[in-house]
Amino acid sequence: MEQKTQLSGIAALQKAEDFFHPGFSVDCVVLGFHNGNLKILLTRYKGFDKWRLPGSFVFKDEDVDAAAFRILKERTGLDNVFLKQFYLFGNSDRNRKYEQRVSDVLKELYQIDLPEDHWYNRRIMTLGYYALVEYSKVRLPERGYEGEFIEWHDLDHTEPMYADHSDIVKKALEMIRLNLNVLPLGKELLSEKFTLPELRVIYETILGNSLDRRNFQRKILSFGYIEKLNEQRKGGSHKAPNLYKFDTEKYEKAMQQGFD
Amino acid sequence: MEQKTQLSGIAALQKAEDFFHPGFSVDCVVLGFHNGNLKILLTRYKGFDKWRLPGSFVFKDEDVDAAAFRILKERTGLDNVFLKQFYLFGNSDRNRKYEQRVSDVLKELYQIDLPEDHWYNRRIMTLGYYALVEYSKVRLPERGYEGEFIEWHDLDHTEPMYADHSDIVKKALEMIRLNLNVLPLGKELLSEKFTLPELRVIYETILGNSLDRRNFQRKILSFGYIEKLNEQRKGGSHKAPNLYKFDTEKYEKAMQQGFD
DNA sequence: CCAAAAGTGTTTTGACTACACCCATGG
DNA sequence: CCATGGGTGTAGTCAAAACACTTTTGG
Repeated sequence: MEQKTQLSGIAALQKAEDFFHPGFSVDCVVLGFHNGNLKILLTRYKGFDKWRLPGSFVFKDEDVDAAAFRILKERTGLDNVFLKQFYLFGNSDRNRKYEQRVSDVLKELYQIDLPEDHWYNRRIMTLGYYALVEYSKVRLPERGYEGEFIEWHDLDHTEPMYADHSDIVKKALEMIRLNLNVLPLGKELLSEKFTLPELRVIYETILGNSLDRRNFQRKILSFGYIEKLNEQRKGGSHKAPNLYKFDTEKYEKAMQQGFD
Repeated sequence: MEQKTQLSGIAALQKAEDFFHPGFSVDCVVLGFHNGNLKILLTRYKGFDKWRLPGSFVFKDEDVDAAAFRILKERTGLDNVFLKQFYLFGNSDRNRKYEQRVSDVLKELYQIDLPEDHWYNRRIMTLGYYALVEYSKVRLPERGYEGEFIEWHDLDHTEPMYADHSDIVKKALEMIRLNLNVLPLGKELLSEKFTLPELRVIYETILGNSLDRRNFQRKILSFGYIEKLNEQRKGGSHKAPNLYKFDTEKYEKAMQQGFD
């Protein structure tokens, strides 16, 4: 573990053969919710033009899941993030179509010379994870992380990303949509206390259509794992909405029993 | 492509560095249906005790999906099989806990010496695919394939398999269950003409419980992509059941429009 | 007082469930 | 003629969809 921490970033990139599982990486689609919008966490590496998903190679003795947790920890400071692998992107042309090769950038910026046939220059498979995080708890590294600039972006802001990362985001949202009724969106994306309209906006954003306010409330409450509090959120020029909190225990019971 | 075909099997295993994407393999959970039972296609390699999933390393210039199709083609003779990736098994102890190492068997049987730090001896990640095939169309290689013995096994026959392959099967069934209403079971597992009771048994086997005959028929027909024929299947000592066929066009339309 | 957005209840519709009776076939 | 298993119909229940009115708050 010591070793890993010390050798993250550029230092580790030079020692690929010694430390990384070759030809493989992990990329994370990290979603947060702020001001009524879904946000995605993107990074830009020094020397690269485009934004990309936060990702990493995987250490030889590291579980793939652990790599994903490490990526999140390094960029957001958060532990125990909600993470799910959703797809392996493994086409043989995955790297051939990249505009900028890792080895070229390493050479230009750090005078690191890698042989042409190094696995950095061949197809690298990447396993996509999606993560749901509480926006307000995220502490982005002020000056970026190891030569990365890190920012939240609007999810619907469609600036083209590095390589096939836009496709990865698209696939992530598809997979999230498929599993919507099994995901604890309320728990992961919102702070402890939240209103049902806030929760509804999340579902609406992900589904891409609006939901009937009354039917949504009835349905989500019928699941039984969202608990009404005796508090309201003041502030809008309208009736103060009730606050609710997510009951993790009841959620887990519900999941274990019947989902269909 | 020439090269690949010539270098499958043992010949290719010796030249791992030249031909394979390192540290990565594909394993297939191949399901068929015969005599009212779900069957799974298993292989046993020369020199290994236990049955395992048909799998392969992936050639450096080969799409991961293509590798899965190749595995199926080599073992069953079938093209265009229904295949879906479902999970990447990538824990760092994946190979450490294996009873028999690839390199040991290579040495024993073929006097092939591999260095201790070769990636064969390190963690190898494997991407699981599930495949649905028509049992009657499968032609198993008579003497096995490249030193493998290949057989159909009963799915519920729980003989322990090589390494974590039993876990892979378990996960495959979970994922199939989750996507039951989106999978064309009738099309892939049964021959062109089939009866609804046959189809129902498949669903029952996968779900692990029995379904009401009448409700099942009403529901499956309400989807609109299973067409009734003017034929019966004679043979049982009971009323001859109607034959049906799968309408691929209508199925695809239904999938594109609304699944929820 | 007004606009904006939240809270709540009712009716209708359609799907899933449970159940019963009749029909064809082989032995 | 009988056991076996297939075909079809119906009433009851429950969840989802559509919809209207009242309440609170800030400006």
